[in-house]
Amino acid sequence: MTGRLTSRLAGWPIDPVVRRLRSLAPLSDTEEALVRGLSDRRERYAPGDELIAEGQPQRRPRFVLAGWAARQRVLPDGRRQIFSMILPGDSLGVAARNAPPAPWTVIALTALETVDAEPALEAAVDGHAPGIARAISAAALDEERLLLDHMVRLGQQTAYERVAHFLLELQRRLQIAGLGDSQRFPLPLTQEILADALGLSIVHVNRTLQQLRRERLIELRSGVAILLQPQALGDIANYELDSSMRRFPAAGSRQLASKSA
Amino acid sequence: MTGRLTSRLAGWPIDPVVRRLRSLAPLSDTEEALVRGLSDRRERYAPGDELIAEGQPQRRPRFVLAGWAARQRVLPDGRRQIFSMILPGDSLGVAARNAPPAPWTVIALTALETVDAEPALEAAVDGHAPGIARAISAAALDEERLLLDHMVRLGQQTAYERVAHFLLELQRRLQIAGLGDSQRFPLPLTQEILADALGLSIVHVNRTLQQLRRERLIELRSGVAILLQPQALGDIANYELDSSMRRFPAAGSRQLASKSA
DNA sequence: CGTTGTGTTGAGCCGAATCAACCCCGGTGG
DNA sequence: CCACCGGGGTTGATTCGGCTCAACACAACG
Repeated sequence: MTGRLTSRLAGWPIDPVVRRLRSLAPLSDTEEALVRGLSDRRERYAPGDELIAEGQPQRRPRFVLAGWAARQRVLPDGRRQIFSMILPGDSLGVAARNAPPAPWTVIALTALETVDAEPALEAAVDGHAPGIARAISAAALDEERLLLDHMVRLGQQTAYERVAHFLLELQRRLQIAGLGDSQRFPLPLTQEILADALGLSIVHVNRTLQQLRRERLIELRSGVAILLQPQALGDIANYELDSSMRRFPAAGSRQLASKSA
Repeated sequence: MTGRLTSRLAGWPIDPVVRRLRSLAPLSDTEEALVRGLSDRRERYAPGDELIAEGQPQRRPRFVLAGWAARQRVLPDGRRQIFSMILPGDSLGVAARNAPPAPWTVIALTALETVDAEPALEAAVDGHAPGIARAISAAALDEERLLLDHMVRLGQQTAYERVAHFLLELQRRLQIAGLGDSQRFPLPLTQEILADALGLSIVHVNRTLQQLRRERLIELRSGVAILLQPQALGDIANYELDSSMRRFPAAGSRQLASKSA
């Protein structure tokens, strides 16, 4: 129901960015046009490429148009912790205005495409685009909230809870970006990536996913995840579902359990 | 060697704040005087008091003069994760300028005293106090770094590593604030608090501390912690020691092992 | 058609949680 | 003065969630 006219040709690749910003703060038409007009310094990365290297000075701010990345740190002995997933629509290095070298690395998990965000940021700080300014600062708060959520997962939750919680978070974020719906979304992650994000071993991630599948809570096939019972997953993981999701899937959760799509 | 004249009567209680800010960015004399002049809206809290309640709108920014607090979240079933320790010299609710309700709680761990930081913040945003502005923004980055460090502890490190790493972090932060030296610092935390911060059970925290004591790496007595071998702890925990600490304690680490103070 | 990366499965082990006492100490009130 | 109490710390016994090691299946790819 939002952005009906702008959806087709206007600028498909930028769409996740617009959707994300609009979920954080209302944008005026000119602000939206400004964002849609971004196309400078487009960059492509392959899986494994480093977008921001630990200890390196930051580069200019960018928006992710497509593909997934991860913010992470690797210990001397090879262990790594993934701090957060960076999805289409997310910004990168926006706080970089001051920016000493970052104590973390950003690495592309899939093929990835970004665009320079500088023009939009500039308009925001100049006061020409207050909506964008509000969205950017809301994005920073949102990012911190996600970080704290992740910390709760790592510190307090069981493997079963962690995986459920993480999948619910990805579903919500991707739906906002316009990828996937209230149940289905792309999940281009290996179990190794999941393991390093969730602080588990690969083997245990595998077994936990299987348990969730056995119990008909999720389905995973070729890079697509389906949350068969979001309500049940939310209960398991203490995840607060959107009001929009609390109604429908909950009512039909019993029937949905068996075969689907 | 810093702030020799100002140390005694000028404003003892504010000293940790000045030291912290100066560790983040140089302050001019007038800026330092501005901070030292803060004394409005002093507030006192008892252990267990909530300074910021989850879901509540933020209050005005403050500096912690004395005492410890923790940023945390509590799950419906009672599990809690402590995200970070808030020490003398730290600021509270500075990002609150925008501020939707916080997705976390700040709770006093000890008797605590704070002061209104608004006058300093105001001067910073007005451009009258660029040093303070730099320090505040550096503080935000520092806070994020600590958060990520904590996430690595929770996701990747063993109990033994976690405790060692955490103690080293506290030592460094407290030394900056002017509390404690390169080995000794106040540690007014129960093992339950440590457990909730480190994602461990109370019993296991107890056993891990005992192991560190048995191995003559630390001493704990009546609220005071002593790092007998910072270098060895740093090696255990992959903690990057200050250059200042890498020399002395390392050279004498063998002798220091036995009796001390 | 081997090779490599990813997923799957079983066996066994281990780090950390749980359960349950018990100690010590500083109140506190009879 | 002492009995009582509660919070924090300590210890042992036991359980269990998750890890390690190892093998194998499968698909994509050069």
